[in-house]
Amino acid sequence: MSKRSRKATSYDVARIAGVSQSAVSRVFKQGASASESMRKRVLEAAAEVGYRPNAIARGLITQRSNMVAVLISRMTNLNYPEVLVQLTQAFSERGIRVLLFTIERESETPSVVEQLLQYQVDGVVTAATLQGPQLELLDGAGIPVVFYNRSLRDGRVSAVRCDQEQGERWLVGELGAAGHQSFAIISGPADSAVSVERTSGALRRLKELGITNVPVVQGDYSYESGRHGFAELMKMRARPPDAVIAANDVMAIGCIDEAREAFGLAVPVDVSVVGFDGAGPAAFAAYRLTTVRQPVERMTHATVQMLLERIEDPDLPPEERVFAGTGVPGASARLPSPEEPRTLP
Amino acid sequence: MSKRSRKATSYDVARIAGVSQSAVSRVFKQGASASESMRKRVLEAAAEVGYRPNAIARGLITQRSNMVAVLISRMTNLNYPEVLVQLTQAFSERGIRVLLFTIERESETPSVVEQLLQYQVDGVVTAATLQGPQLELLDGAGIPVVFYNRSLRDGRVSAVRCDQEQGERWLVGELGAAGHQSFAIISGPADSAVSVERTSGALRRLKELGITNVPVVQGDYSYESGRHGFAELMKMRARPPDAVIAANDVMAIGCIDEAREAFGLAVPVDVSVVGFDGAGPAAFAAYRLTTVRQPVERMTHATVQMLLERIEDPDLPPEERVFAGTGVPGASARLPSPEEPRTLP
DNA sequence: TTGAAAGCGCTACCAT
DNA sequence: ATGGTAGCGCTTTCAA
Repeated sequence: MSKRSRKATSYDVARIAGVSQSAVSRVFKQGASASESMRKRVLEAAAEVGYRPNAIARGLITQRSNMVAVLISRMTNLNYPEVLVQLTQAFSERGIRVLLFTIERESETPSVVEQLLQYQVDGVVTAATLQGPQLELLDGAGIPVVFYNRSLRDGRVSAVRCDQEQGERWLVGELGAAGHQSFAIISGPADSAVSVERTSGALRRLKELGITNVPVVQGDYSYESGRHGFAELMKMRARPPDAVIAANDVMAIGCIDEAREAFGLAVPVDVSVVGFDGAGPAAFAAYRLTTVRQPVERMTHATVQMLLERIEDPDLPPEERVFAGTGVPGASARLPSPEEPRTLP
Repeated sequence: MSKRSRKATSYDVARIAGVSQSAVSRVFKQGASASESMRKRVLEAAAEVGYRPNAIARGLITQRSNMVAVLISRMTNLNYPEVLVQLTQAFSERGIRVLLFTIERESETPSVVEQLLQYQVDGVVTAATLQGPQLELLDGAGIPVVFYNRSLRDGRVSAVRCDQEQGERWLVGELGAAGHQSFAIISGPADSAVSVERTSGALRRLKELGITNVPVVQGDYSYESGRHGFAELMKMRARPPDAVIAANDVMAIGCIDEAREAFGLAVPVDVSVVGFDGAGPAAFAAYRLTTVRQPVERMTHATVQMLLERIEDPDLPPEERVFAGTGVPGASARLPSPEEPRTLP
């Protein structure tokens, strides 16, 4: 008894229930008009043949796929599955499915956008960089886009992000107040918007404190690049810097390991190290990172809400929601006031 | 000049190019017959109006959505980003899109399956547990399923997995050879297939070595549960066990931290700790876990290939591909022979 | 409340 | 090689 038979359609159900096909459609729609008796017969017939509405066909006629695209790039300092899982769940609760796209090389972007356009997604969340032409394509198609943790200079597109600059300002401020004099930075990839903001935020605050001439070595968000970065810094100077500012937690951890293992330095006694993100490994006892935690849950919820609003009403103007991070004193840096984690002002 | 106008269809293109609609369709199909001159005119017209084939409509007629569902549960000890990103990329290279579903509570499973059925996915990869009824639903719909790192006892469904038992056998074997006498286990969640295999694999090997009466405390794959697990173990015995076997790396790390911080024990001098997974944090210098690395890349590629084969030919019998892990000696356990990582026999 | 009929945008088959 | 035509499975008027 092969079940390989074609899937049951609304016509099959209609025939069995002895009603019209449109009646079946109505029964499976939210607030449609259908008598109790008919609804019952239809549902029975449907159960009998294992009928289930075809979302693809529905999308064709309603012009709504109920799918959104989520774009991530590996270089995205995706602070973990967290973001992806939470986005997916939040969308799922609102009856929206997530189509996942990864962008490995910048050159793939156009084809990815092409793909999601072909799949008629209702909206896009991107944690990867999108260039002008691609944005215009989406805009032209009337597909709302929300940037996650990145924003366009001209604010012409909606975005949800953590205030990277503010976070770095807090870190640098605390380090400065604790008397650190010489600083160094391990940045993320040059094409990472997040890294650029963090790095420049730190540099700006340092400048305000009268500290310039801060060496910056580039990493790629990986543990190894954190280790390598610190080694590089040690080649540049006779003595280690008082403080190293890493563009994310994983590199901060690599940096600490290199300082300890390769150079026999104690953290934070000989050198302070700070990171950014505040998830997972930051709390490992061997590191207890001084860092800034992103409010991931609030951010993902805002993202979903913002996108859904714009799917409902495409004329809503772009909006940018910036979330403050939480300063985590940790124990990888000498700070003036060891306190509880606190929301940044 | 509002671009909010409806999207261009193949009819629009046909009109402009002065050809039939079916001609347009053919031009956008792989190996279809079309003269150079026509192809050129059509492509020009298409570019002019920004035409792009509607994948949804195509799916409706071809009965192929070119989408597969990927199911993950948060409790899945997925070496997450890795697996998900690699799966997505591998599918993407084959022209397949990934629809992502998360299963948080077991009770959500039926509705998730219902969803992916409605979306007419061509196949399913699941890293979450699927119960019998759901499997039958998928089977009845002719949708192939590949399990990732879990398998059904009766082998009636395709699966790709790492040989958890073999990995644990290696770990236990090495620990035994190095003279460890008393053991303890920190398992994962009871409903995690991976944890069950790892735990029972370790226990079996221990039994072979004549070691029974091994305390098992349950964790949830998290760092905190690793710490808590070790504390629990210390409550049960006067002395720490010679070796603790954690069901994953993150718990092993928590375990090490607790041993060091709360009990002043040295690892691996006072207590050996081993994990499983071999990704990311396992290599942090503060831990250098003795663990087993899963060949994630080979596994994800096998998964994609196996699923695609079954989408092409639904009559292919279920197949199970089991990959050997790589033993990573690390430095969190006293081993008889400190060597390079090596593929397990 | 219910049914008939007209598409949504595409592919596939059949003639030409 | 090209065009006409018939659907894929559904929602949505519009009458009855």
